[in-house]
Amino acid sequence: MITLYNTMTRKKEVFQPITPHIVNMYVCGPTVYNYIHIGNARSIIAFDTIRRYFEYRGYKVNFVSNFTDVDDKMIHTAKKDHTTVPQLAEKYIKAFMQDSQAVNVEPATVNPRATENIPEIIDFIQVLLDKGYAYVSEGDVYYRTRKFQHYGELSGQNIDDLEQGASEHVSDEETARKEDPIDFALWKGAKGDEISWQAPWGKGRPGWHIECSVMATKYLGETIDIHAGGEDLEFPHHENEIAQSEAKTGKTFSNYWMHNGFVTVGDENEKMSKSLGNFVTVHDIVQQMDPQILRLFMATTQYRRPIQYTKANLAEAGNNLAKLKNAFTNLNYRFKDATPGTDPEVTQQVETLVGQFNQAMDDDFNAQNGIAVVYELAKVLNVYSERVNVKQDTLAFLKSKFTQLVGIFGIQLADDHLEDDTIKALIEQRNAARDNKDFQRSDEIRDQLKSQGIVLEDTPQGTRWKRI
RNA sequence: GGCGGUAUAGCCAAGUGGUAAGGCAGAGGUCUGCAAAACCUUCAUCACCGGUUCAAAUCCGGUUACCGCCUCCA
Repeated sequence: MITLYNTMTRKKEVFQPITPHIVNMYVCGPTVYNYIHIGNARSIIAFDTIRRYFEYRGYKVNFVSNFTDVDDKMIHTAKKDHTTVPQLAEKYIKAFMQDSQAVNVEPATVNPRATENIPEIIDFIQVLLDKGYAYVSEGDVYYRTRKFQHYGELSGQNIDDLEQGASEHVSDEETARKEDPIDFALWKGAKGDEISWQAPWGKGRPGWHIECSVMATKYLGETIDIHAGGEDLEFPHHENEIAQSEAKTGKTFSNYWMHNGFVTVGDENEKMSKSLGNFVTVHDIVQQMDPQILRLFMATTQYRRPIQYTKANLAEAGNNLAKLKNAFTNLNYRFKDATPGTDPEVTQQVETLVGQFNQAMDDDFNAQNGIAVVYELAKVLNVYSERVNVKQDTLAFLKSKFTQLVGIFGIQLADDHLEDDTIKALIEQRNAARDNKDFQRSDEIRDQLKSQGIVLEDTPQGTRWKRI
């Protein structure tokens, strides 16, 4: 039984899907005018981990995540870069896919784009106009926010308490076109020759919030199980999505709302964001380090908590990743001399740990407790790997469970086939030297290999080597 | 101003009434020719003040500090 924290009720609730064994979830994706940064990656990784856990627990997950490929920033950036909006979108969608792959994010079931759903968006807005929830003003279409009774329920906001312009991002000309400052754009009329589509009320493009309402309901139905995104989307984005969708369908838009915490940076623990300019892109970071370090770092913090992005914290994740890898390698080296059969007490030990893992993750995806169990399991692997006699079935069982659990956090442990004749020959030379107590020569060989990034380990089962 | 979040060891971080998980770093030890890896041992009374209780990091009241949202943002 999985429980999760529902932002709507501000409580942990037992997850009950609309259809048994199926999870329909929608995660708000990026506006593709730049490379994604670590903060975006956090959201992607958090919900990928959650998705993997659902799958591990036997659910089929329909995972929809959009690309916002037209909006003010897209238009502005395209102009600045002397390119077109579609070309800009193409470039960064491609980059998004590469970056996602680098941190081992499962592809979404569907990645719909705003520009590929314009007719649906127009139809959706038309319904809101027909129902009196929207109005046309100088080529724009706005949502009549006060008409929607439940506005503010998700974020706990009262319309009259909102301080207008507190975010310093409202434009005066736009406000002048609204009946009420709290109204938001469903459609923005085209200015000059900018990219636009023909709608019954004029040429223009969709507002930001409408696309998510349209695509979520189109691909997942009028009521979905989980709607997710960064906590900065809670207000107004998700609030507006609810207003639009529920005004249209008269049904609950999403049963559960999940929001991930931010990545913070610097001594001030300031939120990493594109507008503050304090971001590090995934595109850059994966060149500098093993992307799995970033993945482990993000995936093993509880998704609602903030993550402090520092070198030291990343280094710690690196050490932890090495620990997981070592345990896996140590285990793999024993298959050669294993004998048939099984050690039931080890199997039992593993089953107990798996039970603990499930219990931890069932509790609102408490990855921190989950990974603690995985470290316990790593210890079991290490201890077993040092036994004089090991059994084939137990090795295989340990390997499979370990792989499965780290896999939920998106960590893939390579089953390195370390076969290299040159290295093998050097190891033999070194062991010959050691037998002759010629330690100067043996250390020389070890140092030589080390300078090539190859580390030797002497064990009762012989000398092992690995790349670092 | 409104709404929300956070404060636990050098660092990261679990823990919603019963006497502080786990990890990193550090220290000591086992193993090793020496290493490496691994294993073992060791390392905190929980921002502050007051209250409730046999018992509080955990509940209540107050204080302080930091962070986020209030129609750009994951």
